[in-house]
Amino acid sequence: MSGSEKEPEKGGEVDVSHDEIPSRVTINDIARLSGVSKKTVSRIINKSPLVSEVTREKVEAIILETGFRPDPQARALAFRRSFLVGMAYDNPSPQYVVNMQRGILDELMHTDYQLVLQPVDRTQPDYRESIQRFVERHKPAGILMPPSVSEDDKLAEMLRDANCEYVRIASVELDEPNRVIRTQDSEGSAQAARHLAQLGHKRIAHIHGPRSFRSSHERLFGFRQGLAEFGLELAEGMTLEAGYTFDTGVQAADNLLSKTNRPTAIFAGNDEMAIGIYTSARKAGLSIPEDLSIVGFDDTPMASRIWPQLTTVRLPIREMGKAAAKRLLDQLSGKSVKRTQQFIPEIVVRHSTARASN
Amino acid sequence: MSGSEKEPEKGGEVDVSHDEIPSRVTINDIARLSGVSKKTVSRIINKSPLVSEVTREKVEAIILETGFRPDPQARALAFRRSFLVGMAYDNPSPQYVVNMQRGILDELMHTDYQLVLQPVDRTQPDYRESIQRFVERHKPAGILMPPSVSEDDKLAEMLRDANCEYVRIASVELDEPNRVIRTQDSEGSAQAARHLAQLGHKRIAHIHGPRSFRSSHERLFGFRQGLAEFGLELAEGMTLEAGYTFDTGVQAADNLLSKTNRPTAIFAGNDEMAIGIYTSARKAGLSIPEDLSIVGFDDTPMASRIWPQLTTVRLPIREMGKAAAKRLLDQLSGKSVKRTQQFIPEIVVRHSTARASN
DNA sequence: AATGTTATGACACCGGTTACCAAAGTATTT
DNA sequence: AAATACTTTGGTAACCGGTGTCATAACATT
Repeated sequence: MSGSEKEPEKGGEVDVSHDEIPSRVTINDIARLSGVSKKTVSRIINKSPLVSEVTREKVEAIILETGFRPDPQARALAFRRSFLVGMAYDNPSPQYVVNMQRGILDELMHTDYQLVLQPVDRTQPDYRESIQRFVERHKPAGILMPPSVSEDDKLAEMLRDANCEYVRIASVELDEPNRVIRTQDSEGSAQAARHLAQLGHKRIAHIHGPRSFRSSHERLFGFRQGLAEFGLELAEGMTLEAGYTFDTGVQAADNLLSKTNRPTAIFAGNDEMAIGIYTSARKAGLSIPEDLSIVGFDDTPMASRIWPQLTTVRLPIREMGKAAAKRLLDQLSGKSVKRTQQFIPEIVVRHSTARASN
Repeated sequence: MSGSEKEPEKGGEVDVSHDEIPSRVTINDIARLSGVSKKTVSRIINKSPLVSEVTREKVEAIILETGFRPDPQARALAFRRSFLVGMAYDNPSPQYVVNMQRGILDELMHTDYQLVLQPVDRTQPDYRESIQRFVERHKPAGILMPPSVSEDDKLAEMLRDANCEYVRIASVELDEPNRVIRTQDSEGSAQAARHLAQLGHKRIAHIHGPRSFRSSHERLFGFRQGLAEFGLELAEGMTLEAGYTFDTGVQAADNLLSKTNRPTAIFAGNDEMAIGIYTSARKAGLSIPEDLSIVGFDDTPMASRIWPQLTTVRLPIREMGKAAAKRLLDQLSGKSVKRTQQFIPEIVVRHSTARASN
């Protein structure tokens, strides 16, 4: 098959070398073995249409045979863009972080991209610089940002300026819908509200996260809306801010439960704080769910391990990570998707909620 | 200050170009600006001793001034070795994974190395291939392996063959002490045993992890040793295997607690299973710690959030991650450390253990 | 003067890509 | 039919930003 194409001197070389597949195959080997220039091989690797069908098939056969895979480092150098995907995160929940990583890796697994971790500390004023350095030095293919990093518009702007692709995973509306994967946290919170309302609760409280997290507002907003559907509202003093942590959850609950007209149900902005309410209730001698109903948000593993099992709102974190990575890959390959992809949370009813006793 | 060093023709160039620092500085710019060859700059970057003091200082000043940082991709290509550090893991605990990542990043943060994630599934027979592919294609500077991946001797051998540096984090003894960061799980378990013995418990049980995990044996062994110091032992039927998970922990505990001569204290091989015992005890109407003392292993966040707070054995996971990364960096820079670095776990006494009632 | 040691540079190379050009095939014009 | 223009295909050289090898210059030592 290749005999007819041989040239006087080159032909000999091709034949001789056909059997010697080097241990580490390079584009030059492929070019030599298939009798074309490395540029042509390059075109085939990059799916350029400027190659004839015949040539393509011949070369692809040899690539398959030798198991050739282009060197990512060399491509990165020539492309001025690496095959790294950065994940910039500051979420303190290991559960969230790991699931997000898993989702992203589900998608990246069978590509040439590698996931590299870029944890940041948003409390530090110059935290964006660490990401900027990473972008400048490593020229990643893109950056994935879960909350609350995703809520930083300035960071997004910086990445745009640096000409770096990115996808934001957020629970709030952001501009650039094409670069956003979103959860409808307000809808999840509304479900929590409806659940409690249907159980007959009237004195309902909410412990939300820090005001600096936009998700805090979103969840509060949705909860209020859900209550409103039943003609209920959060009374004066029934809305407290805490820090999305166990300890601050305990404190806030202590506060609520010591009131003369204490709530019969509390919705916490996340599971960590909800678990904190358990501890506070125990101290106050209240039993769950008889005296106090509790609803969390996140559905962490702890929710189903604690007793009584926590009613909470589940976020499909892993799926979101996968979707975000997919979106990034689509953007990189030019497929532009216009709309924000939405994920709807769902309430998981367990045993921390019951009919209001009074 | 640089005027005296100018050369007839070159001087002009140097001066003209001294003010125009390109946005992206390369080794060529540094060479041009400082009037030496790029090779000399390269020597300085790589801390070669073959450079005169004068030249070094002159060039280093310019590097500082321009903020030059060599391109990792280009170096990787020339070195035939990238600046990626892989973490190959299969540990199901998010807590463990995230803390290990944090520790590793603590050390890597201020270097040029990036952490890339390589989750594997050890239940798949060809799981080593995914790591092999990664090593072949990306030529990482090294691989970090927490348990249980670290316990795979064949994988270590494969990496040695591939000439890839690595560090194993393990709870058991391994050959190649210089490539191992170790925890003395047996000592932690012994502490758990002593604690229970000192509280007067006699009928003590142990739920250990899967036999395929070497840590399971190590913890069982240490626990037995600790008991032996007090003339105690694990009676027939008081040692059960479970899967290191919550559900299997519940099952094993159900089994133990339904015995006519049920134990008054149980030591679980990890916190997950220990929390499972809580659920089982609740079902059996036993209160903790009055009727049943429980000790866990790992000190996950859940341990201090559950009620009553779990007495458990703490592993300095983050520190170990940091130490492992440091060890890897040392190896890469030729500093060879001979001995295995040991971390001693420590019991954290909380409220799930009390004096034996009978 | 011969020799050894230290400092430096020239040049090829790592494994790909882009820019540019050449040749061949095909269509269109004169 | 010849000339011109355009499209398809493939090659060459330069380049991405560093490193290795080897030669050579400068200096110190015998």
